[in-house]
Amino acid sequence: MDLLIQAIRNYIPFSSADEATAQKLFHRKEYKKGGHLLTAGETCRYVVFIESGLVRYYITKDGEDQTAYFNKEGEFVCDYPSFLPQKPSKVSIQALEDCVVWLISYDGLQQFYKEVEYGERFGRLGIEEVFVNVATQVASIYTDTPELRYKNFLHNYPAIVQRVPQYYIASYVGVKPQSLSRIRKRLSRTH
Amino acid sequence: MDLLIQAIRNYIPFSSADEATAQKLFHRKEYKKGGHLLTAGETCRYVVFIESGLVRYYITKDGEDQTAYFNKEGEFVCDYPSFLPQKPSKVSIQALEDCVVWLISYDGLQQFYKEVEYGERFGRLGIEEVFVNVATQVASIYTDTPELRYKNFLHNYPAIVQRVPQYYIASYVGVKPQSLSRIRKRLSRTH
DNA sequence: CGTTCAGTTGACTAAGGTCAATTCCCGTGG
DNA sequence: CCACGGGAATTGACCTTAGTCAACTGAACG
Repeated sequence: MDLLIQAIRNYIPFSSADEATAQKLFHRKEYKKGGHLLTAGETCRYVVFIESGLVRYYITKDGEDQTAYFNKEGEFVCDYPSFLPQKPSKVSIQALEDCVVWLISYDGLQQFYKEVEYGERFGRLGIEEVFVNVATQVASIYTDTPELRYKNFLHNYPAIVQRVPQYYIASYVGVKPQSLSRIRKRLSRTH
Repeated sequence: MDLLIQAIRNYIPFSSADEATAQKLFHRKEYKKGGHLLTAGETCRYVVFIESGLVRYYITKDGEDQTAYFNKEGEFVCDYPSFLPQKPSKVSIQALEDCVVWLISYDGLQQFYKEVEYGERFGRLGIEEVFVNVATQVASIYTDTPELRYKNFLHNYPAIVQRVPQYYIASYVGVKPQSLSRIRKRLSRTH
């Protein structure tokens, strides 16, 4: 739980009374590699803090996966479009490694907002940060070629590159595994 | 200002004292068609509520525009990735029609959060909503073909279709104007 | 009437998708 | 220790679709 408290303290002042509240509202859980934190069709009931491990957040369309994000230890993950209005999710979240996580339920989070002095601010700052990431993502998909997106991925997430199969990276970049393979070939030749 | 107050009341209880606070913190401004609310390179200093008119939010890359969103009367618009951390923006926001807007500055918004009872909640709910839109956008760009994106645009924003030139829609869909023209041709033939 | 600019159309190119075969890697079991 | 099996990654041949360059049409406006 230390890593979680520390993550919260990155955003707001957090007293020991607040810590007790967090102790009460967050629950520890483990997932095996390959297990699902959320399956499309379910309603996303928790915001998840990843203490250790790695997950991917993916959209299924016509029977195929599109991995939209990766999240690793020290980060929060959640399908907000399902969680916030508490309606069924269109996406899935899967553990790519064994994971230890801390869950807070929707109601628990509302309670957190009330009981923790800067709780509302935490909620706002947290979502603001996620938002900026997503907005950056949109800009990148719009304006960058797959090749550039792959190079940026290597540059921005060197830690993750080593930890996930290439076909997940391909879908993150927005191409088929075959095409990513060709892009890699082009890059290795030109440079 | 009525439309603004009404928009806020969609999110939170809003007393007449709060209305006075809003009166103090929001400033009216007008933009001519073609004018810029924000130019790439500037820091986005305001959250803008559109009382009337229509704007586009676009990214410039290699000298070309990519329109990522449209916003119309009754909606808020802002480049959060610039506004929240108060650093230079990579995007521009342009009036596509004459606009009447209400501005609130970064400091003004912090004050709003403090002085308005449910201010923090308003900030959180507001950004949550924008966030869900952007997340939907990401999913769509990842998984939908340009043709489907165009059909969805027609379906989701029938009001806007009539009000903007086709080449802005093309860039929103993610293709060149020539390609959108061909997509339209395909669609008119098949159906 | 001519200028301008959005929109369309044509010919050709480039790049990713598709289908299929092959190679590589790694772990398992004989 | 080696052979095998299975999934990941690569490669090849061909297809589809958007990009590019350029010409042309059409409507708006002075």
